[in-house]
Amino acid sequence: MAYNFVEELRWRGMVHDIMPETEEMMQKETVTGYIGFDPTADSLHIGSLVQIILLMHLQRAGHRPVALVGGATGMIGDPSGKSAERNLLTQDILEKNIAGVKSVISRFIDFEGGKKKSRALMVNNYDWMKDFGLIDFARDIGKHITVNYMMAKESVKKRVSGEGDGMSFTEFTYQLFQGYDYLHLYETLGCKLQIGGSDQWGNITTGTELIRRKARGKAYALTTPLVTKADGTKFGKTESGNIWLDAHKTSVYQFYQFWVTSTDEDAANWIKIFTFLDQETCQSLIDEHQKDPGYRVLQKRLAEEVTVMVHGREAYDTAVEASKILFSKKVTPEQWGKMDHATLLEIFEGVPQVTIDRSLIKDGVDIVEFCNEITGFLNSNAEVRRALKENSLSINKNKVSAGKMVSEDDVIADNMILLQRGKTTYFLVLLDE
RNA sequence: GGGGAGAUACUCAAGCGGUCAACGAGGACGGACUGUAACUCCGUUGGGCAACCUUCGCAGGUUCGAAUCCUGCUCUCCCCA
Repeated sequence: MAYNFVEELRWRGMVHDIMPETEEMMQKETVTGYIGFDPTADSLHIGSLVQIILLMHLQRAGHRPVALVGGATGMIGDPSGKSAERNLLTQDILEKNIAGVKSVISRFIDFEGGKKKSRALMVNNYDWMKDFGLIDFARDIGKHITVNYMMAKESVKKRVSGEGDGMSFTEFTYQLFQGYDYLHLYETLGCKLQIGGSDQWGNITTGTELIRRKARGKAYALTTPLVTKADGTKFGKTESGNIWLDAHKTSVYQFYQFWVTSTDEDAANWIKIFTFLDQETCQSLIDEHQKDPGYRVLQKRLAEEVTVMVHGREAYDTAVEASKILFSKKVTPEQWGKMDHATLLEIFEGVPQVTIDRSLIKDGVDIVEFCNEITGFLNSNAEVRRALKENSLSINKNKVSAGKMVSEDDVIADNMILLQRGKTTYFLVLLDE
């Protein structure tokens, strides 16, 4: 083995629950392990990045990773961690989502080349579920698991006993479907390990139980803790929504910003989870950061590692460049004019922006109208006035006050006006002839 | 099937005929502080410059005047069978 997979995850704080003997088994042999991805959206967000990284670790440790896309299970809806019945996705949406999820995963894991033994596989459980009839399923699978066993699962117990709307038969059955996936992969690929988030433990153990009873085999399980934030809020969400792994949904600039603005505490945890830096490197970064927290080595390195991994070095450089221009006190907007205009545009690609007609500001226009009606930067006149009262509005990094008229004088670098609310909310206005 | 309770802004939650755009808390945003942190402190949080307009489950009604009273509807919860 290239390295001890379990040990590696352990120091990174990525092991929540693990079945006995898993580590020993993985030290002895090349293991095929799988992780399931729910096609609940047409792309994956950084929550799923943890699972992708696990597959990468698996491969690096010399094992064989299998990425399972839940084409079939996605039609049912996993009740784990949900307090209410889920809505079913339509066939078209599901298909679109599956394609999206697949393409994201394949950006990170090489399914083609690689050494034979650890070559990754991508499967879709719809392929083996679609022709599985109800009668056969009931006889071959249902017979091996008791309802009592299924009822004991946390995800079921919560919904059956407590308040809420109860649970449909459909969702109740979910664990059997996922359990069967595991059995199927065990039988066809010799898959002996399933990894997932901590909320998946129940579903995974239904699988190992099924394998034990039906195939008289032994299969293993490992779950990772939920990635948390120090302030207790949900990881991966910002005011503007999820952070996606797709540049069309979350620009590289915003992606980079997400990581670079993480708190000290979060960054120290996340650098272990989201990068492949070794233990000494992580520790020395943490130490270095503590010596001079103001420099934020930790956040910068974390943002670099993750952004480069997800979007590539070039896109990362651009995002850093944009951040430098926007946040560095050394670079004033007046200097932008000296920069190459096309480069400037490229740098600001990920910054929220709008293009307006140049004639609109020819005669000068009140700041209130400019920020609301003309550019849509803020949502109402009242909000602009509020911002003015709070002294939080800036044009080209200079605070403005009520009564300000926006005109040609405010244009920098030929056709740009940089609006700003507070310290971190930027908005770029481009003028069109 | 019978009986009871309730639906208020992003969330929780007051209000029960005028002084209510609606107490309070959380969140969010902003300011000071800083490191594009954390903590703390302060401010803002329907729209309109304003008169004023829209908002308290939905639709009507009573009243000079309703989130507050009446009628119907929809939905939710609890108890008994």
